[in-house]
Amino acid sequence: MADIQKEKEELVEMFGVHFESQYNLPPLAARILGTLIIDTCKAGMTFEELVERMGASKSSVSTNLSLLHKTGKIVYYTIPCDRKKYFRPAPLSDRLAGYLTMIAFEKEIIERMLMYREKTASCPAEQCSLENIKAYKEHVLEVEELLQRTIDKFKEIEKNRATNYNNHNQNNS
Amino acid sequence: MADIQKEKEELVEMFGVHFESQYNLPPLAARILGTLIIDTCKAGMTFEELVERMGASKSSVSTNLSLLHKTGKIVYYTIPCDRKKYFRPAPLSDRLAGYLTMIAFEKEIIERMLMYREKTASCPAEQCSLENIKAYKEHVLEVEELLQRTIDKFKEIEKNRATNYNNHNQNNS
DNA sequence: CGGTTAGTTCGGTATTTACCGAACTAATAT
DNA sequence: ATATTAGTTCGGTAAATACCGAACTAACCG
Repeated sequence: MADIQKEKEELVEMFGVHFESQYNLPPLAARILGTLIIDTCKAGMTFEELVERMGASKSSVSTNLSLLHKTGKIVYYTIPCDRKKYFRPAPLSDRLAGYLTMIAFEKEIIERMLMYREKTASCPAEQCSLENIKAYKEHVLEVEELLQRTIDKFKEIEKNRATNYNNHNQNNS
Repeated sequence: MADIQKEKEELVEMFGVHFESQYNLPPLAARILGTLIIDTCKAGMTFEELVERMGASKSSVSTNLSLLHKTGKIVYYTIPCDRKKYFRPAPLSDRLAGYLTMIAFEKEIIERMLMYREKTASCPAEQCSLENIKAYKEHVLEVEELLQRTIDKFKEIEKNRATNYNNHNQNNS
């Protein structure tokens, strides 16, 4: 049983490291997100629970929860006549959507790169550079497509799940 | 003509912003990499050229070049009887390889997450969590496959190019 | 040998980041 | 109205990061 506890802690830490570099999150934010993902079962953790689990100050937890919320990584809902906020990870479809923004920026760079190369097509090495850019563009477009398909798939899953047992009024304002 | 210069600077800046967050590079390293990618035509820039172009100190440029080299983002070659190092971006296949490491780590997390969920499969919400993880795993595997295909494609392109005109002894030790 | 070129290493500083505690607000409870 | 709960905001601090200049090394030149 302490075994499972240990396993959980290690998972949170792995998530932490991963999210820090993947989403550029501060350490605490990354661990909070990890914790929420693993403890999703409890149908949302409260602020106070998180303060305790993280061993961090209320202010730090508050700040990092705001950040996670602002960037679409978590949501919270409230229960009438209960002032507490219950935090959960945002639906995977939303969390993945962040990557689309990044890809859009990458596409923008590629386009401008292509324009630039066409204007400066002088030395022969530029020719193979152009070839490279075009091949890379194709790759990015494929990734985008794949990602979009996955997001749609999750949206479908999430929609079904919501209609099956819609027990909470999901307030993600 | 000053027009093209401006375009180039903007591209370097876009690359800079992108690489900073994508690869967790310090600002200067990200701009150096951007500059090398855009000016590849010159078949490699020297240390001194980079110091000038970046408007940064020799020490900073040196440190950041080492970092880029250590992380496989750039290579350099030397010409016999010329002490200078000529820096270029690493082949795209190598630069992309970094993503594979990240994906491997993500797969590791997923596996441990699955094991953990199987051990703790108690509340019904966990069931859909399991479903989610499996669907996400599939996505990651697809991304990995796509990435691997692209890397192979670039390796092919690079191999052909090398045999076509192998004018430099590419020393990337 | 001394001098020059090409780059590295080291110690220090300015900036940014990550976090904290204390004071605060806003809602409910008595 | 006062007290309590739930969380936010603000000012400050400790640590990490990004960069710098000066001193250094290593290879070659005269």
